[in-house]
Amino acid sequence: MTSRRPVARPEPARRTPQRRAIRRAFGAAGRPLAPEECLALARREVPRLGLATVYRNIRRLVAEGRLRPVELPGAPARYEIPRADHHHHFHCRACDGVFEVDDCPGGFGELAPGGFRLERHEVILYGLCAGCAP
Amino acid sequence: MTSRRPVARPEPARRTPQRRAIRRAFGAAGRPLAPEECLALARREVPRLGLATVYRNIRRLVAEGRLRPVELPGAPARYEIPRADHHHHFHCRACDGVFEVDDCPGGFGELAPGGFRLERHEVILYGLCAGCAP
DNA sequence: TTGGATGCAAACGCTTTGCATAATT
DNA sequence: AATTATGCAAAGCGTTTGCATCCAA
Repeated sequence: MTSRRPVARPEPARRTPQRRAIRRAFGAAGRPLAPEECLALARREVPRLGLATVYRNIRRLVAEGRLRPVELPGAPARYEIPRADHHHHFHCRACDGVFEVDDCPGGFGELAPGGFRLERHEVILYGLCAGCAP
Repeated sequence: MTSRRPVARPEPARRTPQRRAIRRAFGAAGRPLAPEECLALARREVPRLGLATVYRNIRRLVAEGRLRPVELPGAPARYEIPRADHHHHFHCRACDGVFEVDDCPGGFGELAPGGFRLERHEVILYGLCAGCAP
């Protein structure tokens, strides 16, 4: 049996200008955004927007499945609009930007030690993005 | 030309009981430790040990190449004694423990988008460790 | 003796929370 | 009108730093 969407739908969210601006920011960026980045973008629509509101809305959007956390080792989490396909990320050490990487080498199943139950994996590539590479 | 060790050797470190206890903690654990975990272990030898001292020594040990940071997405960094071989980590979502994974699937070279310079990669497996799996 | 190392507490950056006010339904 | 959402400020958490004291060399 295939359930439609395993996504939790907490409660009908109210429609506020700040929520709209926050969602738009992620849509317009087209790449994972840190909360502060989102705040800067969304403030172009709602100048009085507060950081706490951004965090609250991000949390809710994640719970609703409308946003996905991109957690990076040693760096604050970013968030992106979920894509259908399985993919990973590239973290540029120069500009600190995060970019999507389309493929996945796979073959993680045999890596986990015996008795371990592997549920998911994360791959992060590091180096210089096209804009920062010499 | 193969340099002996690209590891920076800042300055000769003083020999203090706290430094000794901290290093011993990592040696005894045999797995990546969070600073707080290290503090708890090392306090068995040096009860008055302070957390700031643990952080300072970890930083120095990392700079000396005697300790390696294991940075995990969304979780505070752990530290481990460096191993010769390339390996990755498994993060148990139940006990929050971090375990070493011997192999690496490789094949990350072709993943990076065109123009990107790939320097290194990180793989983190998630699930349940042998002790927590049912 | 003396400069580096320690312990404590205060400061910091990122995230969450408390609370009075504002806005949506 | 009833609540939920917001903004601001304060609190939390992990980490770093300032500073007086202590200790290894």
